[in-house]
Amino acid sequence: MGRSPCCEKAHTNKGAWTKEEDDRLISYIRAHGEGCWRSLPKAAGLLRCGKSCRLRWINYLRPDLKRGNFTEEEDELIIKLHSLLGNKWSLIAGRLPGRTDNEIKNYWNTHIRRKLLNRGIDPATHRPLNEVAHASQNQEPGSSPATASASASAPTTISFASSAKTKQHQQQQETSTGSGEPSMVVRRSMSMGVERCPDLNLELTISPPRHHEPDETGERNICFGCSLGLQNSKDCSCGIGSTSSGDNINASSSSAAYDFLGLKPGVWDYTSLEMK
DNA sequence: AATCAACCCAACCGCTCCTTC
DNA sequence: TGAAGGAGCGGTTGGGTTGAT
Repeated sequence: MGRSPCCEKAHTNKGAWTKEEDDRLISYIRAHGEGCWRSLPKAAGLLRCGKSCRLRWINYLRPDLKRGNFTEEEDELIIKLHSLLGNKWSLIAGRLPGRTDNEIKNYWNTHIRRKLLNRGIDPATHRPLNEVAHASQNQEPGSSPATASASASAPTTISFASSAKTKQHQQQQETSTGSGEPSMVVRRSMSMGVERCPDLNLELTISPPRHHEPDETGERNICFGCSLGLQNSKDCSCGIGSTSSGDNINASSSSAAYDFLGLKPGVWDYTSLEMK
């Protein structure tokens, strides 16, 4: 089909931004807000692509950006979030105030990857390197290592839980409906996740720990799918929404997944991963 | 002092997703 | 319902900086 370019490349500057360009962009956004990035450059008197302006603002000029080195706490948080979210840098950035997705992505590639490798952990799967090597040896012919590791790791599975760009739409949906129903976006994302990787057991790594043990009141806890209102989902593991729960991962294996991630049951509630 | 390699990070590119018409 | 446009995301690149030889 092809698309028209986002800007007229012949008349746009590229490369490093000058102080003057920065000042123009800052003063324009202060006066008018972010608005439409496509029309912003012209309105602001900048010979830049709208995308370039957006990136410059988001990654460098925004006043709420935190400057300086990452702290040890931020390091660990990034590692844990990456183990849950994969390369969803914008989602990870959403949990680190003042940090941008680009910044975190760069930091991951230059520091944390090495740090994990030094610890003997595969940065892609967050599993011990020797275990990853072993798994790739045992994989079925025809399946790629990436597929093999993805089937046991969260990065692929979590993608259905909240897509980066669904944040605002999700909020819009929820505020507009005002009901406890999951947003269309969430439902769509979930179904996509299942369709893309039908062999994935999505229950393995993303279910809140409290799902598996009945509480003292005898009240049944519900699975992640049901908590999202997907009572009839085939991924239901609590038995409320589906008739068969025996095929799903049991509590011990699920808690093992948490142990592997270094997450103490109850400490991490995935509902808290909702974007701010 | 010069050269080279490694590292860092801002910016670009191509793509997907969502909204609008 | 589908095409077009806009926004945003993730991967990659290229130039500047730093450290080693």
